[in-house]
Amino acid sequence: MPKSSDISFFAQVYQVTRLIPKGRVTSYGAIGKYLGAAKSARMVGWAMNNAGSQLPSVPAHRVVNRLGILSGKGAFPTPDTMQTLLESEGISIKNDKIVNFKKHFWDPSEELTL
DNA sequence: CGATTGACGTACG
DNA sequence: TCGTACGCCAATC
Repeated sequence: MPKSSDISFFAQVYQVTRLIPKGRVTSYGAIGKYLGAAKSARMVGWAMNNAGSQLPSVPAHRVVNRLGILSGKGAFPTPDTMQTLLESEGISIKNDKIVNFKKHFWDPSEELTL
């Protein structure tokens, strides 16, 4: 892979997040791992926190934790926004948790085929 | 300017 | 197999 040092780690997270297909979801670890920072999952979360300040808007609602739980729902205008958006894309949510998460899971390293 | 927290995940006991 | 500890980097207090 080319040198990704051209852009900040945050920007990489934003770009990958924007590449998430509709009706698909991914985890912080998957993104961090794809960027070569599997242990920096926390940073990915911070990036998502700033995602609301990024343009164009980043589909942060498609990013959940390893368990498929809507951990960042609190960062949205309303805690229901994240779930509503995911349901709008055809993803079922139960108790703030994605149903068939594995089925909707989107791995950048798999789909982007590096 | 220093310490703590934070949308997580992996390692170790 | 389950529980606890650590790492990561930046922002906030």
